[in-house]
Amino acid sequence: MATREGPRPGGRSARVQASVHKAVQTLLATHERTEVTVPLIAAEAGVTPSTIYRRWGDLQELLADVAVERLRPDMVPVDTGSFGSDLMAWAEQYAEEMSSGPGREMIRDVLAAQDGSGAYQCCNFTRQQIETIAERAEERGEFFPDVETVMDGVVAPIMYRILFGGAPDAAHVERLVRASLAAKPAP
Amino acid sequence: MATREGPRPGGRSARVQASVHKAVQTLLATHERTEVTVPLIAAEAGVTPSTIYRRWGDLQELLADVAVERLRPDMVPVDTGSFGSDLMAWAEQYAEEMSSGPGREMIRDVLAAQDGSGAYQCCNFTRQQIETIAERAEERGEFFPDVETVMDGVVAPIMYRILFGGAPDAAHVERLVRASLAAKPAP
DNA sequence: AGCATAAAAGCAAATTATTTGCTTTTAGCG
DNA sequence: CGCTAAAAGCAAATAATTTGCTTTTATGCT
Repeated sequence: MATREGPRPGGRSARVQASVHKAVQTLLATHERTEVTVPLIAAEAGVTPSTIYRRWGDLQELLADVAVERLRPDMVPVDTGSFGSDLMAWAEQYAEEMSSGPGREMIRDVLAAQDGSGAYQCCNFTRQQIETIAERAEERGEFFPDVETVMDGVVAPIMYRILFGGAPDAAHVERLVRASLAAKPAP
Repeated sequence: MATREGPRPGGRSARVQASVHKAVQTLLATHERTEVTVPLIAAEAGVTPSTIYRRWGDLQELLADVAVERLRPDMVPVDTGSFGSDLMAWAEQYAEEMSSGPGREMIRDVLAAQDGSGAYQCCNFTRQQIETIAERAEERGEFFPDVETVMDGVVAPIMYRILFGGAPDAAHVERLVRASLAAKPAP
């Protein structure tokens, strides 16, 4: 009896996943959201709809899966010399990317899925970025606020406003960053 | 030519809306989420599916519409004598309600809808609750932080953690409230 | 009050999406 | 080099959604 655990890289399973993901991205870029259906994605990817339904369950799970991949950071936060300016630069870029049309749609897709693991992953992507900035600060011997303080003080307000109200402006982001820098080192 | 603007209270339109909303709530309480379909809601409400599709567009918009109604606060925040304890009591209840299974589902429904107005409304419900607490503080002659400071410092972190990670615990909420109370009166 | 009108609901056929049972392909294993 | 289990294809069956047309109904006007 041959027992396996997960799909191996390069196998058929991985190829289907790749072509479906690519098809979704292509279609999202060229069509209205409501026009992007499972049968359309299947045709674009060269697979049958039942393959998609069996692997992902429904359109929302697939969209969430694709969105998580696209939200994965592809760069290390820039090193500007200090925790404060690193965080400021990162937060400005984060706010801008997430406020954009595509950014908002990806967040929506992730949150709309039944499976909450995508949202958790995205949160961790962000946390890791901040941890990177924090580790550099530590190496420099700087004082810097706790990562969770930054999540609460900078990330959460940016995301809350993108999701529930108008996008935060640059001045607002700046204020959030400054306030979290002022947090006491050890509460 | 008879010209009208919107549906009048008590008209047929309002009755259909009421029975559909009620049907959705009944079904959400008794069925798995994926089992709640437009045809099922229509049958429960005693209307035809096409009525629902024409009025709401799709299931998600309808669920969002119902969720917004359910998220509308039905009580004024309790008056405990000071801004700090009012806010603490309110935040604890808010975190608990929103972290619950039904609370999380309602938020998800609101955010998943294409029409972003539901999220905006929910944000305003919350803002109004905090404004009520702030107005009472003003009448007492207390100092208190700006409402937007509370939105950023208390509401946003609670909501962010509910949406993206584990629900915040009571100690965390308490810390958030204390921190926002310490904010300087005029930045 | 009674008629005219526009908005909304019902109905049913057409279309589209989803599910499912069964067959075929494929990658990895001995 | 065949065996096996997982995944994909195929196609029929089911379910959801859309749509054109008819009917109902609340309201404004005379």
